[in-house]
Amino acid sequence: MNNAQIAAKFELLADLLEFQGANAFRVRAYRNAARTIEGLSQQISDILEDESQKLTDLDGIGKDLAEKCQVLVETGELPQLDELQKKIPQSVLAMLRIPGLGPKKAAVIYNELKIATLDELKQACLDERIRELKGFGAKTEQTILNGIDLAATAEERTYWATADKLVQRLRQHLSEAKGIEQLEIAGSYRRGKETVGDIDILVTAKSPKAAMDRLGEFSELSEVIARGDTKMSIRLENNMQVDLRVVPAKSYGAALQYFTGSKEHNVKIRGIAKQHGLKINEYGVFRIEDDGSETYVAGKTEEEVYKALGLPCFPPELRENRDVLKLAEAGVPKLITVDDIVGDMHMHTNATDGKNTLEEMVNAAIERGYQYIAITDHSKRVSMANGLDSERLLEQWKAIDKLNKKLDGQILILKGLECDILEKGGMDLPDQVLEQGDWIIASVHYGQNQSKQQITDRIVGALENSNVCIIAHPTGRLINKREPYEVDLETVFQCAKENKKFLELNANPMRLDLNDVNCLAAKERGIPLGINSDAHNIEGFNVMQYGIKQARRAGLTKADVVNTRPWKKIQKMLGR
DNA sequence: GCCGTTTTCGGCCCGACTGTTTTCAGTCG
Repeated sequence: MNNAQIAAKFELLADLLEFQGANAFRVRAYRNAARTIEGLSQQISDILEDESQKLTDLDGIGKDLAEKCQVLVETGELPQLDELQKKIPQSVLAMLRIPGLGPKKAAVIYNELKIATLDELKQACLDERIRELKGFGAKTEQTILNGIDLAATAEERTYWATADKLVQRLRQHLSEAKGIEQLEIAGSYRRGKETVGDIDILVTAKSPKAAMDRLGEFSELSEVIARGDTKMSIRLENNMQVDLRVVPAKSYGAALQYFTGSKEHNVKIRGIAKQHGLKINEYGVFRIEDDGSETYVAGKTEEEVYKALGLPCFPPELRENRDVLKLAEAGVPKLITVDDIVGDMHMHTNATDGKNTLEEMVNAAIERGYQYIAITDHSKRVSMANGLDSERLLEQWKAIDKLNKKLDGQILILKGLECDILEKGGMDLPDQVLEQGDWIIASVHYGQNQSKQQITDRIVGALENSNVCIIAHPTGRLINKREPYEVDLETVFQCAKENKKFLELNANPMRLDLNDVNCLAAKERGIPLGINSDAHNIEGFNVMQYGIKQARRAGLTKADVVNTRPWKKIQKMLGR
């Protein structure tokens, strides 16, 4: 059992305990442990075998959880978890994903009305039966109803980052199969969508049987749904479906093109083929002869498939619902890559809710070869994160000055802050303090339920503040968890443009905010975007790749992004 | 359930908002 699987078991246990009304700190202990385990660079099973190491030395792992890890590694099961799962149908956990519905209220609904699925819950809301329950009312009922669809899609879609880790394990596993010649993952995973439904694997193989046998041996498999001569479908323990298709070499490119999609992209491609007297499907590109017969024209590679249609081979990230002819005419842009990024300008330290010290973050950034980073801890309004007041902030900035001197140009540390935009408008810390910093980020964390006008006014106010450089996660959405707040982005774009300010593409795989469509809109309006990790520990730097993926889907190039430039250039852009 | 320790148990991130109820529990960030 690998670390991701162990972490998933602990997360599930935490969910179930929470639903049962267990001690909140106990629940948190499981979640903390899950997070620790997921971030480990070493496998738990290896640590167990290594005499010189102890699991209890890990952050948040005590005697009890160390034992549970051992049981999981040895048996693949956890008796306590099995017990709980027998008592509580897993479907009720979906209720916890509805914003505004926590463990206590969900338990009341389950116990009083015997409701265990989202469908039943929806019906109960429509029948106005929820408002009858003690502690509930019409408004709560409406809140639940509004959140059900979000919770329902969350059940079906996995974060790209999570899918990516799974894909890497699958690739590793299949690389040991005999007889696989070519292998690629198609579908929304390949297009880099924010969330992925299922995994489509495409292979050419000397022996399809050997390839399928190998897939059937995957350690995370829970059942084989179907298996034929060319296609096999399995379900994994995490409920995700994986399809394996074996195609002949002369159709590999066509199949890859076809199964990568998107559906809309393929519809357009088929139309273009038709105009050329061609037909395209998953087997290849065919010319329709006068007598109605079909001649194979291309299909071995994607490049030759697109070429046969007179088109450039679009990067998968650009195959959403776009005007392909216009894109081809303008020339496919040279999309940004992770190597173009020279600095990270949004991160936290243990002064607030980060895990690592200032020095640790800086060293990790040096190791990554960044030219500069901005330390941007929370301001005091974010009390749960131990946000900084003026005094503590100025102290931190002093420490940064000192560290910069000591490092002597190895890296530049910018004095930053993620300053809250207050509910009533205005910044959380006074201008006399903010003006002493290098890089002030402004964020909305509270009052997300305000009206469109209120929220837009708050953000516009921040953009008009001369100390503010950039707005972080401008719509506040959390994928699968929370809808974006109401904000008039067009007004925000206008205001950012007029004040020469930037907007953020937050690389956290749960945020990726701005989304691809809004990133493109910002690009078209000439507003530079900062792609930042929002790291809360040194591992957090790694999420930059997800932000880049999203940027590529928006068609962004190096020139569209702030932190591909040296700090001096950025200062100039800000008019400083 | 973890952690640190006055080595046996109390604190753990805590303040504000919302919708309920009529003084507060639940939820969120």
